[in-house]
Amino acid sequence: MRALGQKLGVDPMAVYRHFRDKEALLEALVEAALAVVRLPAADDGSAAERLRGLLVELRAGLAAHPGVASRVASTQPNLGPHTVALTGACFGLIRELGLDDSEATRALVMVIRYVAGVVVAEERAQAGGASEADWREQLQDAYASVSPIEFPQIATMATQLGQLSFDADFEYGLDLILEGLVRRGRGTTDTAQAPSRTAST
Amino acid sequence: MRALGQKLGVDPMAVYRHFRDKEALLEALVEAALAVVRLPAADDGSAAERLRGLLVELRAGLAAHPGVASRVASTQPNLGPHTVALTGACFGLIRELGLDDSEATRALVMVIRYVAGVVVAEERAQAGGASEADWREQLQDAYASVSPIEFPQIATMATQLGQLSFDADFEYGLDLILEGLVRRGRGTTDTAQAPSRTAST
DNA sequence: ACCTGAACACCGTTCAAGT
DNA sequence: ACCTGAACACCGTTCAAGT
Repeated sequence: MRALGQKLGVDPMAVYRHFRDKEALLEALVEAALAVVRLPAADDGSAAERLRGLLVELRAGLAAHPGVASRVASTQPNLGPHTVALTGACFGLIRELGLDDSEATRALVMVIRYVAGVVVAEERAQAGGASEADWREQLQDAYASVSPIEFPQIATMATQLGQLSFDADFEYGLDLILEGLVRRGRGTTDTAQAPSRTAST
Repeated sequence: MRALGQKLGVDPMAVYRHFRDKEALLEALVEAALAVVRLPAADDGSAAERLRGLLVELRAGLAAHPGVASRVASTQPNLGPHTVALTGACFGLIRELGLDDSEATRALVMVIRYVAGVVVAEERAQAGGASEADWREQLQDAYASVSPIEFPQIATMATQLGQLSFDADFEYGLDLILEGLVRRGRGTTDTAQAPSRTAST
């Protein structure tokens, strides 16, 4: 608040004339972050490709505004116009994959949580002004110093951590999830699913 | 700190005799959270089943200690014994699915981020002492009040939000991811993959 | 040498005093 | 009526003063 006031060159209390709370301010920031996400046009490829593009942009938008990602992850009940437009578009694309209303809703929540969760993790890794390279180096050193006799898996991982990158890691998981959604959508296109009641042990 | 001191009935500053920082204290809390996660025995079913059980327990452990999840999500370079044991076991199980060292490392990061990210989202949804039911009700009201003519997808979702639950949502995503990992593991068992160099547009 | 608690530098927010 | 800034209740942390 004080920092924001100084940055704007105004009295810190002037902020309270526009926002009731710090909470209200951050809710508005969510809208600002989502505003930059470009919704895909109908001719941007298959539904899966359009969904992928949307989520890649969502991650970039969230990363640009620290603190916003965790709010989006919990699907806060503050539905500004951009939130509504993005959520609707995302749901529509998942429906296009062939999932019914019920599963598409669950899939949407999952996908948003994954994207936002990754951004939260990336932000935490860079806490205190550390760069992505700093974080990876620290992690690699820590893994390399674990006893390879006691924990051979850790030693193996230490040799592989160099390949990690925020971008590649995110896209690996994103593609895994999208493949799963596509596969689930295929069999069930306009077919009413009988509720399979599996006995829980 | 002050609250912790009062809870323990000691001077708040006494904490600094055991931990250098609040940061150091929370790092120790990570270990405490992971300590309760039971590592699966070899006869607990298939590798996929054991991995699933481990991750279900991981979520429960993280949820029991608010604030710990985001640290685990970013795979902090503070490798206490429980962190090492759990990471090693998890990596071993993913390797058992048939993924090579390189992909298993990426898959491990992804899976941890998903589980921890979900917990972060759940914590945020319950911010300010709200229950899961409170959060869902708020969300449902917000969705139901959006114009169904302008945004039909939102209206459809509003009718489906009642089925959401932290547990079911988590397990839906978890199973989707595990299925993807199993499928990727099958084809590549002890087969060296040629690096497919796809031209980026 | 060890422990205590006053004190410091922050933070979000309130509210009375200025114009 | 509007805006300013002093003041309040917090927070993590330091550090000098006690034993």
